[in-house]
Amino acid sequence: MRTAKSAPEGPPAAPSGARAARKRQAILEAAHRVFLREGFGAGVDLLAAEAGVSKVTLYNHFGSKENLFKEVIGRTLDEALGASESLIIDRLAESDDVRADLLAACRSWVSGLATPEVLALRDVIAGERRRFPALGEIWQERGPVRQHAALARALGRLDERGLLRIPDMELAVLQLSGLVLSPHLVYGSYGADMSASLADRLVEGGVDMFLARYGTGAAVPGK
Amino acid sequence: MRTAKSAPEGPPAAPSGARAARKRQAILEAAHRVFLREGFGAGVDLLAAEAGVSKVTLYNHFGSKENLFKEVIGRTLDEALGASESLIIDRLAESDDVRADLLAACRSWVSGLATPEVLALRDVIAGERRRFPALGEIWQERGPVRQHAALARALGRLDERGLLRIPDMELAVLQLSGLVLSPHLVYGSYGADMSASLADRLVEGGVDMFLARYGTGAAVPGK
DNA sequence: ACTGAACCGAACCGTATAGTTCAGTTCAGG
DNA sequence: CCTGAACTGAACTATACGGTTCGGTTCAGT
Repeated sequence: MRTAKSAPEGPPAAPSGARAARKRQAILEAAHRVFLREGFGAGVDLLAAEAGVSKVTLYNHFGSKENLFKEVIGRTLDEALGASESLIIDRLAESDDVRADLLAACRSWVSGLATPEVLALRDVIAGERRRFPALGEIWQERGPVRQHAALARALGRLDERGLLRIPDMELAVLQLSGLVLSPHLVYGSYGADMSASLADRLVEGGVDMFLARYGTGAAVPGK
Repeated sequence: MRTAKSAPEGPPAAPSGARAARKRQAILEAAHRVFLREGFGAGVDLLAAEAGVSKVTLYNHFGSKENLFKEVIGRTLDEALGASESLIIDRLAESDDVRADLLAACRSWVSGLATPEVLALRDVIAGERRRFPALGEIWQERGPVRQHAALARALGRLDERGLLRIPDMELAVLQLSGLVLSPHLVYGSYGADMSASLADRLVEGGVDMFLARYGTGAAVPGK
């Protein structure tokens, strides 16, 4: 009898064990695919079928469709931002060739986020924000906020080292993001994707514009 | 008997007359409010109630919820973009003080689009794009595409007149948009709105960055 | 003042979906 | 190898929504 004991059963505890771990993983992978393909409107029956799992099992593990979606958001963002986050941004901070490393960081940043999958997920979340505010909060926290913090840290370090001069860091971060990334987010939301050529011109042109404004003479070694 | 005559009744013709015009207007105004507040998920019953109109009347006028929403999108964008479109952009083309007029154009542009209502509508459309692609197309066509065309025309004219030098117009338009407008669209999608101070720094900083890159000596008269 | 278009409201239809229940089956750890 | 936790599938509840139908009422143009 499971409903015994006493009252306070908050989260009824997800199943444990080897089999449960496999099922859980299968559900998460299927949900990743299905949510990206169909949006949050995808039915729970479909999610369960795609995972090769019964609906009951799905509910035993995640409790609700919303919870499952939250997990998927977190995983997707970690995957999309992991590369540029620690790898590139931290390397940028101690760079000796700011232009080259800033270009690399921005390329990685854009290629991680400006994919049809991530853009579609972003739109789904934006559209569902009114009904499920928690989704938007998770996205914001594990996405833009984290990324901007990392970028601000790296740029601040470059300022300290005299390679850049940035009087208004909040503004500078938004500007860099606006120059190299935002066009993808804003104009990729309507299905019309961007040519690779234009994407590249955005990164190069944006970085040059950024350095023309905030660079010091010391920013490029060979020049 | 209305279903008589012969076959080809495509759009069954909206009601006409004085009363019908009033009702139609009431429906559009209510739908504007409700869709902005509740998103496309708002029930037709609610829309009709808010308009002080029966559901049947609503369907007689617009045929479907989707059609009604399309009308609302068009009206909202015309209202949001009308000011900056013809008024400012055309004035910018023949400007003698590019910095001042570009600042004015951008301020008008941002203040028209970066309102909670327009941002919310944008999110709703983005989220519903999978189910109703026509909504996204209307938004894109009557919004960004039109606006970018006007901006490109004005900047092209300034190039002709020797006040700017813009080798890649497509890139330049995206950059200006990215600098002054995109941060609102991208980071306003999560409820966290932007301080007036930051919005102003974005416009001023963005225009200066833009002119530093594309301006010629002739761009500012007094200098 | 009359006539028909336009309107009302309430019931109705069909469909879709989140989440639950349950009786019976599979699996894994002790 | 055996016991109970975890899983299955299918039926079930409850709800919500888009759109239609219908009998009866209001209004506006002639």
